[in-house]
Amino acid sequence: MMKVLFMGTPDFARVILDGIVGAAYPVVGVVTQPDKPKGRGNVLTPPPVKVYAEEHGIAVLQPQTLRTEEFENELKKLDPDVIVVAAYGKILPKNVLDYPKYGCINVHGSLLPRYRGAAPIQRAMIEGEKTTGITTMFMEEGLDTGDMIEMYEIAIREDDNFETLHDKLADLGAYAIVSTLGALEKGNIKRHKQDDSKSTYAKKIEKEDCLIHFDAPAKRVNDLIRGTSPFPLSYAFLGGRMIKIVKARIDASPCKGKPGEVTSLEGGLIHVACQEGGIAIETLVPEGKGRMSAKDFINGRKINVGDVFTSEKA
RNA sequence: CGCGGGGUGGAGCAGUUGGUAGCUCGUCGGGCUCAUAACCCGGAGGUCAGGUGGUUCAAGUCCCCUCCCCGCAA
Repeated sequence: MMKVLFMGTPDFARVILDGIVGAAYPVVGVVTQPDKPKGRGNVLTPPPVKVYAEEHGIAVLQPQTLRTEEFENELKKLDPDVIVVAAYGKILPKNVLDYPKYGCINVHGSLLPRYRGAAPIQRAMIEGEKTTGITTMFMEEGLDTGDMIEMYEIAIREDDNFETLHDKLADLGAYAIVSTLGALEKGNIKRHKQDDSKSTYAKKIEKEDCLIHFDAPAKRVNDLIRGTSPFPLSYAFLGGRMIKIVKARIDASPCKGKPGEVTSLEGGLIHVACQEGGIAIETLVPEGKGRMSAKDFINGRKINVGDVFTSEKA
């Protein structure tokens, strides 16, 4: 079977790697981002792919950059027949792209050419798409622009959030890469050019992307909330304090109010008016506190009907 | 030693210038109602994270130490 070199970093990549290992392909090594300080106290934390690789006795490389002679030498030593890339986080230089006999295959979490880039899963959900999917493709120097091999579509359900969709896509991605590798080995590949005119770019989710503006339709507000949950979480301000919203739903029969105004606390939910319609907050994280249900938050007497969520701290 | 918040009955919180604890919810029992995550009455439940530390006539409330939890930033 083809010798595989895997490049990836987060959980999404870990699941893909697990699929490849599960299909019994010899994984000659894993390239992942260097350990980074994380969390309280800035503890140095290894990326999920590294943890997985170590558990499975796979060699791990964590180069700061791939553009070195040193890495090229490593590449020759490992001598992969194919390189599989999933959410690695670095651009591959031409000499790496050209090395493997079967090429470099990328597993991307969207239906290309839409949502090229860093955060396809979140962006698709935030933009209110009804479907998304997985695309496998040959890599070239452009960002997610290479010829597509296989594509799998999946529905974005109303009760999905980033986490559930991410997990489904990761599983689907694992399935897709195994299928693609199998076809590649048999020479059963069809290349499909991307229609660049239809491409969109899913840029990384920044903090300011997570700020909730209640002067938007309820669906849009809710799509942002679920598309960023449970990470990094969308937020707004109430009484000068940041409130992150973990889970909400579109209010069936919202009372009218100004955007951001709390219209009711019925049912242990915080009902907030949007530009059109409203949402009912079910779970949230107050500044300096942990996650709690809206009911608990209300019981702590921290909110009243008429209070207003704003987009600015003051 | 990145910044900050916090550990009080099952949950979320309050607790004033220190004088042995209160609110909302839940829970148990009873009542009311056509009915209700509604209302009324009553009850149970807390060594106030730990150090059997220090200050004090007196500490949840001030000082010191330890443990744990959480948010932010990266």
